[in-house]
Amino acid sequence: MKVLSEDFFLDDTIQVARNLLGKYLMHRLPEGEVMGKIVETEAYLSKDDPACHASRGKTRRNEAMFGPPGTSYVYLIYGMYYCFNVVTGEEGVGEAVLVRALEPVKGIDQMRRRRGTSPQNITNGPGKLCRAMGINKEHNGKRLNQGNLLLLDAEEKPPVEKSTRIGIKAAAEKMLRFYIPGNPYVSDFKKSTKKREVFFI
DNA sequence: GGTGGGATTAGCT
DNA sequence: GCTAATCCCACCA
Repeated sequence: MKVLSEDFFLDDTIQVARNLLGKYLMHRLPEGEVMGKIVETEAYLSKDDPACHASRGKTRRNEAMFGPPGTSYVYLIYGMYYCFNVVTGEEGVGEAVLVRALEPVKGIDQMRRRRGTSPQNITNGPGKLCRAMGINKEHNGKRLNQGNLLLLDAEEKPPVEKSTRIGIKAAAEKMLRFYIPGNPYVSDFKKSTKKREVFFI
């Protein structure tokens, strides 16, 4: 499998959020490779998006968001979970895509050991997938086309639905969440989400 | 089936 | 001091 190039991430952030669905995230660990298919993402934009961490300028925490496209942005949330993002668009603009859910593909036993829960619940949320994949603050600011943590291309062009983003108060009405409909690893698969609209890539 | 609270840390006001 | 792009468990129906 081929790694996704910088050009893939240089595109419009909403397009990248859609295009990442069906692609693969892989981590090479001493215990072996872990890999998952991306089934849910959210876009965070530089304009009119107060929910975006970059919206109030560059700080030590968010400076990775202002790096070149294809850089990872990993941060700690609620004091105990990490969230994994990919920087998108032109360097210095401060946009990114949050990866919210994966379908486990490889190293499932290892992921289950790290999460200690049922197979269905090991990677179906942004904090969960970081725990399962062994992603932490050491990965913040690293390029995702080289090193141990990689984003890999895939032929698949899955159907896509969009909805409002999850867990935010600011700009809560924006339709910037994208997911593969019917995939059981989507984070709110069992719940209902308002304002759904179906479209296909 | 659904809801409410606690865990735990860094960054902001 | 308060809040956050979260998760899990206890409890109720």
